[in-house]
Formats: sequence, C-alpha cells, structure tokens
Amino acid sequence: MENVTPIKSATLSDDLAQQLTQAIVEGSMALGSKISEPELAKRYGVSRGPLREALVKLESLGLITRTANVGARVIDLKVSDLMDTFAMREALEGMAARQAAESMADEEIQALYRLLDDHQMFLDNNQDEHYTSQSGNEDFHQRIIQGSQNQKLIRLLNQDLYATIQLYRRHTADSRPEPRQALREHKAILDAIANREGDLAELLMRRHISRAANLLKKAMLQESVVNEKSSRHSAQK
Amino acid sequence: MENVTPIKSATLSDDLAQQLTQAIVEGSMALGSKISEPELAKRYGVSRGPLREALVKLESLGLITRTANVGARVIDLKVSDLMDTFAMREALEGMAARQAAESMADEEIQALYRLLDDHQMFLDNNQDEHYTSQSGNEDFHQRIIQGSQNQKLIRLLNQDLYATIQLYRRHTADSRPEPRQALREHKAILDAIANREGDLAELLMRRHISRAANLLKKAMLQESVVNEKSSRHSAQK
DNA sequence: GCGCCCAACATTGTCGACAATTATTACCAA
DNA sequence: TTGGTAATAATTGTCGACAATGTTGGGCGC
Repeated sequence: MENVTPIKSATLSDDLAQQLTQAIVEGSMALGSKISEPELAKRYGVSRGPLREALVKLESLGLITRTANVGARVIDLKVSDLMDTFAMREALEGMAARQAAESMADEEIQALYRLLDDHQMFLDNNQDEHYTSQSGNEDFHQRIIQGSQNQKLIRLLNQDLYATIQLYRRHTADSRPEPRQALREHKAILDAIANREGDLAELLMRRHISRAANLLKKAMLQESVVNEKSSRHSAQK
Repeated sequence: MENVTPIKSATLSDDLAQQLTQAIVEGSMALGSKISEPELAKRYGVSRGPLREALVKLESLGLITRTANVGARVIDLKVSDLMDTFAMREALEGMAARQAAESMADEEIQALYRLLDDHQMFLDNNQDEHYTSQSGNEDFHQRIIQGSQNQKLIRLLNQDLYATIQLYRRHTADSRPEPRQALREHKAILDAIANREGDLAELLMRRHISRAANLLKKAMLQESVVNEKSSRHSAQK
C-alpha cells in the first residue's frame, strides 16, 4: 500500500520530498515533464508551501531543474550525465574503500564476509535472480560506505547520488549481467580491506565501479531509442 | 545592520540563500547559534516563506542543520568534518584533474600556464601577499575543475563544497604559509595535464590537496582554543 | 528545598489569498 | 496565411494569519 501517504513523517515537506523522489525514480513522473505546482499540490492534498520546500530539496538532489518564474521540470536522462555521475561515484567510493580499510572494525569485516558467502550460496542455488542479486550488491556498497566513517561522504553518496543512480538503473534495462564477476570483485575488495591495504582497496573499488559504468553505458546506448521515445512524448507538458 | 540587499536576483529565496551563505561564511552569523525564523525574516525584510525555502537550500549545502518543529542551527566547526570534507575534495578534484587531462583544450592549458607565470611574478615582486596568493590559488583550482567538463562535478565542488571550505578557511588563521611550494605543485599538475597524463595529474592533485589538508588541520588544532571559545559563547541562543 | 505537572508563551509548520511574471490567445495588418 | 501585438489567462513568487508542536516558568505535593 505504497500509494497514498505511506509513511507519516514529522513534516509534510519531508514526506513530499520522499514521495516525489520515489515517483520520479519509479517513473510515475515522466522524465522531462513540466511540474505544475497547483496540480501536484492538489494531487497530494497539501498546500503549495510545503510542496515548494520539497521542490527546493529535489532541485539540490539534482532530480528536477527549476527556473525562476517559469517552473520546474523533471530532469532528462542523458548519457553524459550518467558518465559524470559514475565518475564521481568512482572517485568517492574509491575513497570510501580506502578509508574503510583504515577504520573498519574487524567484526564488521567478518560480517561482510558472511554477506558475501550468503550471496555466493544464493547464486549457486538460483541460477540468476537479478533482483535480489542487485539488492545484495547495494548492500555491499552501502556497508563499505558506512565503514568509511566519513559522515560527509556517507551523506553525499546515500542521499544525493543514490536517487540519481537508482533513476538511471530503473530507466535502463536491468544491467548486472554478470553477478558472479561482481561477486569476485567484491571479494577482492573485501580482502584488501581486511588486509588493511587502503591503496589496493581503492584501486579495486574504482575498477569495479568503472566496469559497472561501462556496462550501464553500453546498455543505455543500445536502448537509446527507448530513451528518445520516453523523453520525447513527455517533453512538452 | 547587514548591507541592505546589495544584489537583486530573480527571486527573494535565491537572494536570501546567497546572503545567508555569505553571512555564515564571513562569521556574522555565529557558528552553532540558533536561527530564529521570525527574527531573520524581520532583519532581511521578507516573509517567512522565501526564508524557509532558503533555509532548505542551506541545509542541503550543509551550512545549517534543521530539526522538525525545533528549528535550525548554524553548523559547528569540527576537525573531523574538516578532514571528511578534504578527503572528498581530494577524491573529487583528483578525478577532475584526470578528466581535465583528457578533455581540456590546448588554449585553455596555455592560459593556465600564463596564470601561473603571473602568479610567479607576483611572488617574486611582493614577498608574501597572502590574500591575492590565495585568490590565485583558487583560480587555478577553479579552472581545473571547469576543465574536467564534468557538469555534476563542477556543480558539487563549486556550489556544495565551496562554501564549506571557505568557511573553514575563514575561521582558521589564514593557512597557506608556503605559496611557493603550492605554485611548484600547481606547475607539476599542469605539466601532467599538458602531457595528457591523466593518472599522474590525478596523483599530483591528490597529494597537493592532501598536503593542504594537513596544514589546515594543524592550524585548526593549534587554535582549537579559539574554536572552543567561539563555539561555546554562542552555543545556546 | 527538590522534583513533577500543568498552563502560558514562543516558535515552527501549514494554509489560503494576493501580487508579479510568464504563457496563451485573439485580433489586426501586411 | 503569416507575423506581430495587445489583452487575457494561468502559473509562480510572496505575504500574513492560523494550527500544531516545543519550550518555559510557576505552583503544587512530597
């Protein structure tokens, strides 16, 4: 029952920001479409005040663009933006891996090994179940990020970049065709962290993300027709 | 008595965000102090609506923290935050240098060489004029960032991180005690970019920033007494 | 005196209405 | 028909007021 007001947060503005983010990522708000404040306010049953605050937040998340006296639009999907985002992710998560190697607790590392074992078992049993494989992948990255203990980094990756990456994933054919390869890379990264080799951990994480970026890019270019269509029929109004 | 609206932007909210950012960075708003919406609104002569939108923006810039139904506070200066920020900056500007080495135009590189020459001449003439040396430093970094042509990176570094870094600079004793060393490092970085050696450019940029971070950290720890005082007399109210 | 509870106050969150700006439409001329 | 222009409609920006939540201070019981 995700539909109408799923979670009751402290403030309407926060709620809205969350719901709108979800709506954009899930595609129920067409990419590139104009956002009408009165319409949205009516649809969510709130006044324009909190809505506008939510829009300001979404703008700084990079999910919408706003121009003064004109209005807001949902962002468009562009390959160049995707590559830009992944370059940043490569740099930042690489740094996260380095810092995790320096400051992650031993028991956390052990827990991560268990996570990877579970993932391995899952792959052996079910031949390829992309969805959970995907969530397992995210879990690994999440824990590395957390392990960096760099608060600024955690916030940036989890709040600012996360939605964007989700958005691109959601709008391209599910890309993660080689879960076993990904798992091997995860294991190598974790080994480096366990050995407290920050340089190596960073290097491996960067290669890992760079590889994923290339796969995503290829997938996106192949179905660029789809993107064209979806961004075109919704570009105006 | 703030200067009364020096620049007139398109929207009050944007104006406010800019002025408040400046006020925080310059220190006319005490670090850690509580922000009263009615008071600020009265001081700037606006209603609470645009003010709140500006506050949402400042929050996502990391300059203030907000808690629902309680209010907003200016952030506090913490050494750990400084180090976190500089770790991110190291990763991101390193990536910027790499991408600049790949995609910067030749004439831009030549212009950068001229900039460094000017800087050199300036240092030879005036023994040590920190302020302009500082602005020259920033100019160099700005151009590298721009040269990366990574829009996401440019926005993040120039808008999100810039204010934070300025804030830390402003609240610690001016740290840049070795402008000649910095200039040498800039020159090495630029050489790497001119030779299209992305790996080297990234490595040098990271070392350069890491060094600056350590200097800043040392300066901050030395005058931690000052920080204690300033954050204490303004903590409540 | 000390701690708890309740009432008065202040601050934040939300709303509806008005002002300012932009988009649209109708109309006229070439 | 086409282009430009003026009037109209719609949307965004801003404001003041009300509702809801937090905070503070005084009084009461122990």
